[in-house]
Amino acid sequence: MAKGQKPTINDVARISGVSKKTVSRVINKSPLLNQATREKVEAVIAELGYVPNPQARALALRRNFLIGLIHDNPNAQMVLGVQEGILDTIRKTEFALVVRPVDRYSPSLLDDIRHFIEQQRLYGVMLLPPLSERDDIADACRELGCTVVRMGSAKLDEDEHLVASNDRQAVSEAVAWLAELGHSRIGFIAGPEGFRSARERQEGFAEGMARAGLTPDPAIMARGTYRFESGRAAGEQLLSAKAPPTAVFSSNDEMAAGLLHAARERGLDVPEDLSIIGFDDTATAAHIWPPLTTVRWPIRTMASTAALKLIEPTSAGSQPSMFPSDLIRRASAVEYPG
Amino acid sequence: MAKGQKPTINDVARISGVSKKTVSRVINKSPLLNQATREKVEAVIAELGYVPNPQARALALRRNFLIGLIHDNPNAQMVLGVQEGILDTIRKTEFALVVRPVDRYSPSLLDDIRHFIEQQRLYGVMLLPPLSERDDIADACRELGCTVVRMGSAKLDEDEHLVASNDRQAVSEAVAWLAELGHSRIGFIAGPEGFRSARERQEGFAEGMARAGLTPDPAIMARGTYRFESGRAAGEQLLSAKAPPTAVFSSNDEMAAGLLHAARERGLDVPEDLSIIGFDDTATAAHIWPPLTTVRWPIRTMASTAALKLIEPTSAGSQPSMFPSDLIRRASAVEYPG
DNA sequence: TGCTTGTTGGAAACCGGTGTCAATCAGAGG
DNA sequence: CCTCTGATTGACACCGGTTTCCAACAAGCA
Repeated sequence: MAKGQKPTINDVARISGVSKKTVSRVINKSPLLNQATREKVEAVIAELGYVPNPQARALALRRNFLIGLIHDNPNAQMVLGVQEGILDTIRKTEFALVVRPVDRYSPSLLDDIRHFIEQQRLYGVMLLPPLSERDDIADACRELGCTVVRMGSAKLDEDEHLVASNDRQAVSEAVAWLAELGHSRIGFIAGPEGFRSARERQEGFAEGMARAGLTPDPAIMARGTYRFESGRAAGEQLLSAKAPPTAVFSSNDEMAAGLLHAARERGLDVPEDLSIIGFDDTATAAHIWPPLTTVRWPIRTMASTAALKLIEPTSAGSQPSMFPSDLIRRASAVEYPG
Repeated sequence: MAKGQKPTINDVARISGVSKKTVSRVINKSPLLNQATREKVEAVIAELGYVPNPQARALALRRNFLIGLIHDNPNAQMVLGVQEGILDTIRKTEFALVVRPVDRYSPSLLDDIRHFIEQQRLYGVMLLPPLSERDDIADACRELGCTVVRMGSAKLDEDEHLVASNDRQAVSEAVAWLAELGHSRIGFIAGPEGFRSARERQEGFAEGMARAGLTPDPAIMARGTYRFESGRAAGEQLLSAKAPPTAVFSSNDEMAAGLLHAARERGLDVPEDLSIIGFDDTATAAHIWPPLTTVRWPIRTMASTAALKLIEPTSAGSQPSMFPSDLIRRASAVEYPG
């Protein structure tokens, strides 16, 4: 091989005195191969520092080893957690992770996604909420020959193509806990309409209230967008009700932080005057004052499992698809003093 | 072409009645091509929905179109901002972004990075702090034939291979502003030793104090790790000094949040009793109470520029390499009442 | 010993593009 | 009408792998 060039399979073959095919067999760990030959070739590979060209491999195999992560930044922590989880699985393999943030409001969203998959000839894609909730997107990916795994908060797809947290149950338990603490006027801030996670959490709230024998009061329930400002606005609405809540469950941490601001602006003390529970356990949750009691779902583990389902479809069935969440008890929710 | 198969350059050539080479010329916008032929071929391409196979292209061209983002999660917001910035630049091109979170404490870090680059045959990589501060990593990437652009907080490399924020100046101005507000006992929480950004911010602090005619007091200066807990610990130290500070500059937001907790735990009111300024303008900064005055640096723009330097080396020289930061004035820093 | 069977290794084609270089063609000039 | 020139276009090898098909060889069996 020429100087400065990377060694190719031909170099390895020539130097070790065997054919390309034999080297290829070594690389692909073909079982029908003389042990001595294998070792000889492996020695040359090590010596040369040979690494198979993935593009050539992809071309010949008519498949490649790129998996795509398509998302519309629901939350930086979550996206990064997902990336780390995927890497946990693919780090030692030949797969690589290609990311593609998109804009879910773009009119060309579907075409953008199609173009991305076709252009890179992706092997598989992982969809994050809220994109993962759209069947049209998943279908478009599949039509292009892509394996799809969706991450969500409910059973959106077959188990082989899904990892989901059980939001409904988690919220239900969180609300039940508030009831145990003695709260009976429990408010709720819902997520945006059209989000599956928002619906699940809302149903979980209803379930938890029912379980505790409480009746939800529409006057202390509001809907937000999952953003900080909407949480603050919802908070103002709830706290100005005739009979304001003594505890509020917010459908995510960011809105919970907004609610906290609204409470502060009214001179309320949290948790003394108002208990708050959030959802997601973002970094913010632990860093605001008081530290936020919140629901944590196992992002990284879920993403890691999702990646496994993508690259090893055979074992996909035996992997879990529903994951439990934990209530992280911090200082923002306390016993009702009244 | 067979059913269910993606059309190839051969299909396009056959159907439009020209040679592969001509189709290739159309794809590559070769100028020496008859207009009529071009249009004819383009029509067939559109009709077939033909998309060139990037792996085949990469093989033939002996270069590919993958750029790698190597980082050790300094902060989720920042990493995601960088990803979005890079995509701003490459979205309409044939480049793709491959991410690789790594562990900077791993003894095999350098080999892991080398292996990643070789295995994927990356065209270029972008390094994020604190990894970007290590020359050995940048050198290793370059030895592998990779273009490198580093993101940092000081001039770490040639302009063509660098995007940096001017942390020193930004901190200096923030401190000067605290002085203008009437503070004279200004504390400082430094970042971890060995981080270039930590050093720059520390020097900026010294510079700002000097500019305001103030003398830094070692009793109200501490070092943290950029993590929340370390900020809290540093805060406890500073606030228990004989003559505690009336204002503190924290080298990042996360530590500023920790400091805020420490102040709260001592019954201090922020900003009434203690003004705080942070650095980074993470989401947390705006969501804690009181909203944090902080330094914002243009992550996304910088990342977008960095990507441009990677994919268009010719224009790299004419792109800026130093970027100014802004002081975002929120409620956590107020006039000294004394 | 001769024949069958199973391993192992090689030649050549192929995956889907691009580069080189020569062939072709139209219009200009003589 | 013929040659020359520049603009187009195509034939063919090649990028670095994998696969197909087949030959060579060793072991197992009668």
